Amino acid sequence: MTGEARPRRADAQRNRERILEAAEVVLARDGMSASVRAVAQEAGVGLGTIYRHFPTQEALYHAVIVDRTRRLLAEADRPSPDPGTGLFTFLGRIVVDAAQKKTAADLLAGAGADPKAGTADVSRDMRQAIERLLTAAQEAGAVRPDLRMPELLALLSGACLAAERDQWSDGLRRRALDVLFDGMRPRR
Amino acid sequence: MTGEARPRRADAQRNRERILEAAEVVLARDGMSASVRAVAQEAGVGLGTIYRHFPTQEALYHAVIVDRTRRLLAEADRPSPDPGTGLFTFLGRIVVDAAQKKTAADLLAGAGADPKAGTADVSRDMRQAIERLLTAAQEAGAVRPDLRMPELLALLSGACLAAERDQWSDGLRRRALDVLFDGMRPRR
DNA sequence: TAGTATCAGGAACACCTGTTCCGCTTGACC
DNA sequence: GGTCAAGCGGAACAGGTGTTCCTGATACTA
Repeated sequence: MTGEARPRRADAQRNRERILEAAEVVLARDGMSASVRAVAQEAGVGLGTIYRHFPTQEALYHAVIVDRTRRLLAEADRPSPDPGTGLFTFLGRIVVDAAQKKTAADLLAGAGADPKAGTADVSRDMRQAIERLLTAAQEAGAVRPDLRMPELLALLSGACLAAERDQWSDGLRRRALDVLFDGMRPRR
Repeated sequence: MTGEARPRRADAQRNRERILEAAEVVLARDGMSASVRAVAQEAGVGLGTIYRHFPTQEALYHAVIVDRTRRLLAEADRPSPDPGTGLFTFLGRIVVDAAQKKTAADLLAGAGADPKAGTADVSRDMRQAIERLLTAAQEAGAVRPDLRMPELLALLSGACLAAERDQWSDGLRRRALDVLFDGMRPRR
């Protein structure tokens, strides 16, 4: 849509990055209800500075989420021994991310993305990546063929929400996902 | 702890019930972030009236949750064809409740209850009811023997949170829980 | 019916939030 | 070094929240 923005002053560019880093820290601590003031303090910056770089709180937080999601999406294409573990490894990785930073769950919300959200693009990319892995795993016979995206996303975002809220330990996550993924495998 | 309170004036008792009913409606609509003012308006009552009956917002909402949970717990003892469906029917009932009213998920939070919460009692009762059904189902061979309470509660509260946030349809809930419960069954 | 403790209503208070605005500072260019 | 748009900080604003408090109404009792 918009081409490359005009070059910014050096200090402005530096501040923009500091704000994004601070927002990531604060979001991981306080979740999506984190306040703009908390971000400003963490970044050591005034409120006006934040609003110079991001028109609104939502825009700032969306920018952070988009950043994180792009990093996560890069892992979807990593080679794996077989399509089954490819899918389950990636799903597990998403839940880990949700527990650490408290932003992942919102990407999977609902059947379709809300049109107004600034995360629609990465949200779609994320769903497409999952769908690709799901199809491959099903074709390999590693996942039951009647499992569709809606229920997969529903269960996945549930796991993300719970892991985020209750801060699942590594062991708990392993045991819970073991059960969940087992339900996704074909009946024998 | 406290014995029966002294008798209240008739209008006061009536108002207390109206407030509880209104709070249940508002909580189902707005979730745990509902405002006291919204409850007052729904009940057709002043703010002071609410604070006369409940010392704090948290106390009021806890009272509502305790009410709902007691009703839910009554269903745990309903007879069922076999221990397996007994467990799964009750778990499904909890998720339905979470989607309708937006309060159920908090009951299952964390491994143990927070000591300060006013819902500690029903929260414990709920966990005990689930544990009883789980043990019975495992003894009947309907549920894998290595499934423990922490991961069951973790997965259940995840389903509640997602059903609550994304308003799962009946069909989606059926398909999602079908997968989840299948993972809880013994490997064949 | 009169008296009184109980109760209701809602303005007021204190605090938090996102956002705007404006005087001051500073980096970039000639 | 001088100029000035770009950028910065934070007070101020508007709106929301939970809670308190005080005036006036009301249900019970004698």
